[in-house]
Amino acid sequence: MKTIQIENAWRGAKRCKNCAIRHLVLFADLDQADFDRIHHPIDDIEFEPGSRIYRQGDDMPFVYTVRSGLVKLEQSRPNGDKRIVRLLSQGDLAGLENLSGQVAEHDAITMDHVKVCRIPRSVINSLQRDTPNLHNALMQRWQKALSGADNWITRLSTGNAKERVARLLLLLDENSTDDCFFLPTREDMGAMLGITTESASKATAEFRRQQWLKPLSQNRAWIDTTKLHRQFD
Amino acid sequence: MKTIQIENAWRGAKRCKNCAIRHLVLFADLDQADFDRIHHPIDDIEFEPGSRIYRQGDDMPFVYTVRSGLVKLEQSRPNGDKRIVRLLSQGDLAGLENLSGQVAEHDAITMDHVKVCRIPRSVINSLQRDTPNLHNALMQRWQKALSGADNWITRLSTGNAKERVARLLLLLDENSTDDCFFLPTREDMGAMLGITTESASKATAEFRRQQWLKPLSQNRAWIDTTKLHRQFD
DNA sequence: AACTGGCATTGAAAATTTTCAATCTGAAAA
DNA sequence: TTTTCAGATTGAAAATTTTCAATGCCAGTT
Repeated sequence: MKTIQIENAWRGAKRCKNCAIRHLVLFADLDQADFDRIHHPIDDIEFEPGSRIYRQGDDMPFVYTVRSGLVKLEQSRPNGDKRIVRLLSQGDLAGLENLSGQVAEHDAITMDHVKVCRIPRSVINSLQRDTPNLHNALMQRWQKALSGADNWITRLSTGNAKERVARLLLLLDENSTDDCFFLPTREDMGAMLGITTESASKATAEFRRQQWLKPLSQNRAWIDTTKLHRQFD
Repeated sequence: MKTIQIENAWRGAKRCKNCAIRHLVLFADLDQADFDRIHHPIDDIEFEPGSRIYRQGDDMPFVYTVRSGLVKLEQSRPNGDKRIVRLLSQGDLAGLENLSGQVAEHDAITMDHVKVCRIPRSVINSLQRDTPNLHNALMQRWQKALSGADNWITRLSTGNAKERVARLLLLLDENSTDDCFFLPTREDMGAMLGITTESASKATAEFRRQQWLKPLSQNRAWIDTTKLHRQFD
């Protein structure tokens, strides 16, 4: 895990104003005066694939904005196996529950190379008092997280294995800015869809044989959205 | 559908202060001055079982506090079948998405006799400016909804049919104040668990034969939580 | 170039779930 | 009380999924 923290440069969040994805992040609507109120460091952190950003049960005084890459939120069942309940990508907020004082409800684990901004809870809380825009932004995030969760249930946990895999691929494709997208391991697919690794593999292999899915280099892939849609949605 | 709206009596939300479940609802921490700021009617509405409170796609300027009864939130798939993504009970807020200006993402349908308070969005918005406590209350609701959704995925959409039914019964039991709880139709169980009506029925019948589940009068039932837990959790 | 380790894929049998058609049951209506 | 009917249950065959064991396939090292 690489941690890039140049505290002086960041003190007061001076560079948030120039953030390349500012329009996507929580602080999109803050003005100069708001930024001047930030007196705690906002760290820019990079993670390698498979790193854990935080752990279920942790009491973390931070939320994280995903700047790039894919993050999975997974919960462990008492019997030990894991279910992935959501994926976060650019602009999403991880650790929302920390804002209302709860401990983390998931393990947050990076799927590929990930950059995040780590924002202290105190920054949010103090800004909250004075900037109504932040409230709206936060509400949007909650709302987005919630509708993501509902979607997960209706689209990814419903129907037979092939349908689920197809909808997952379509979802990954939609959320990609690129024309290709990150293809998870079969194990992760299974954990997202509530099916076994092998079932995920069988469906994936079948799609590849049908030429509806073309794996490219390095965990990336392309799909024929029209054909997949026609078959499974 | 019965609508009880005595607008004079309610104008200004005078009675919210004396609400029997005030400690559970959004307005728990408001003070006299806050209540005086409410200038739109908050209606008290009762629904019979199977009523639709609002419909997916509706643009509703309201949120609803559930005062009693059970409400299901369901989403339709393009192919027409429905998946229940969440249950709401006493103290929960329905239609949260309306607050951030989205149209309703679900059908909200009552499962038994339900009482709700219908709160205009404008009330929330205007209070929001002046009462930080409302913010916290709202954040708690978002958080609760979200963790409910995650739970739904890990507990109710994972494992085989019997496990899922068992966990649903345990969940219904936990959320009941009573020592018995509302037992949904097998069709609704199926829609919650992502299994067929018949599979839900087979599991339910099996549990009854094992004496782990005892249906009482009128859609209500009792379970042996210890035994169900031991078998399935 | 050969080796290695981690995934992915495949196949076949076992287990589970769905499908579909028949009953069964209990509560409300006549 | 009898009728009626929607929902619940059941059974058996078909379909799907899991399980488990065996290869296959790279990408990165020796």
